Amino acid sequence: MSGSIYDELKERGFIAQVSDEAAVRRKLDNEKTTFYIGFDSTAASLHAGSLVPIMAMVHLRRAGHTAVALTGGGTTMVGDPSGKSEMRQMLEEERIRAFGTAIRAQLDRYLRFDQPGAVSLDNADWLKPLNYIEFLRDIGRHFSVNRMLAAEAYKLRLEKGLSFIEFNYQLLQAYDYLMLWRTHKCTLQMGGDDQWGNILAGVDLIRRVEGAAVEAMTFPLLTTASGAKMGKTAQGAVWLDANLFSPYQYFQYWVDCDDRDVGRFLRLYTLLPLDEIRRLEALRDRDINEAKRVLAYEATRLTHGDAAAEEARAGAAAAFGGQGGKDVESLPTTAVPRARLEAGIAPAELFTEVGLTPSRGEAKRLIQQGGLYVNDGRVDALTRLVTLKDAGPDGILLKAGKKKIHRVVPA
RNA sequence: GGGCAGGUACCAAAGUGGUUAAAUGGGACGGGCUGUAAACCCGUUGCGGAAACGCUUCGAAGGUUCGAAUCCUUCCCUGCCCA
Repeated sequence: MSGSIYDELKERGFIAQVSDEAAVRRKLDNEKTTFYIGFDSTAASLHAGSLVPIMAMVHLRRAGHTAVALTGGGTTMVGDPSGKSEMRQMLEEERIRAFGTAIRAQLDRYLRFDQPGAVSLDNADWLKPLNYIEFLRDIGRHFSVNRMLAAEAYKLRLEKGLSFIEFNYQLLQAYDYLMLWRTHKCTLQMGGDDQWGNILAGVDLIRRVEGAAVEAMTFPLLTTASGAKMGKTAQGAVWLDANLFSPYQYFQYWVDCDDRDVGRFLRLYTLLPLDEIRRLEALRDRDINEAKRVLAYEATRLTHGDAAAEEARAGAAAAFGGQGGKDVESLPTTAVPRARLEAGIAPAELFTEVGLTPSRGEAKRLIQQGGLYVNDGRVDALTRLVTLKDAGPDGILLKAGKKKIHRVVPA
């Protein structure tokens, strides 16, 4: 490697826009820099869409820079309208605080705030005590409404409606940057490309108020090759919290990615050396599944740890690799009372109970379409009861479609 | 505050008293083909029921009617124009 962290980030696909490429390159390659990324406190967990900023922090931290992870206890009270088609629902302060705590705990797994080089802050600490009049006079006067209205990020909202509270968001985010510059000598803010306007507002503000030059960098907003937003599935978000989205599901999310995305994802979501990635992404046809498994394993390891990644990999092998032997232990499992199995359980009931189907109606529909399986045998009738006889040494394997699998053991 | 236009299922969007669980498109899901891929083809897409059928749904609450997503009243919300 060239040894340039900037080039590495660039080659891995982390960089969408930079305020001043030469300045940022110099800063990151030659100086110890403190940089920050903000995370909204809008949910109890981050999802895969936040992985790019997280990974960027991990890379820069490893290169010796100091990462400030800022949770938005204050800004989330206001809500960012950038690029959004409508106003987000207002959250209660208490929930925002709880979300922030959960998110900080999640970030801690990647950043280890107890070690040097990573700091966790919440902007509620300085935004909430603000005095309105003072804020308007000190900060508000530096913002041109004309220019804000011209911004691309608000275009949509100028047609569908933009409330005053949201219009203030940019000022608050700019103020965050100013505060971090003052208190932590933070000179680089990063964020999703939809944050470009907000970040530049901060750069501008610091120049006007402090006469200092600070920088901005954004990450590309990723969509999968088929156009879906990164980290979203039809069922919902790909949460980083194991209770909301299990390591097994998480592993499968990565394995299921489009062929065209494998190289890009390996670069962004794993710490594997670029040489290794080039080898993996060169694989073709069925061999590319090998690259997908590596991607899934590495990504799962970063988010859920080595043990969970091993288990998820073993579970996947059991589900898709023919007879998996002991590995079926790793599959999602539900215990069902022996007596109920002796009596026999209607498949629609059982599949719904273990969560493979959302309702009995849906389960019946799938049966009629040949989409439910018991021990790899297709359920051909609604009346085909699942009984104790179906249980082998590993219990009973239920499948909905080819990919969703669940194990039932008698208890 | 005044005028106008709207709020329908995951999304978009028809429907303006019964034949509407609600057209159509997208998405999603299942099957086929494959490589746990893409593309393509077929099918499904409120809940319960083996079925007959029943139940819940069209911003909210009331009302008219044998019968309401459709008519009336009040309320909530959104956009545009005027102030």
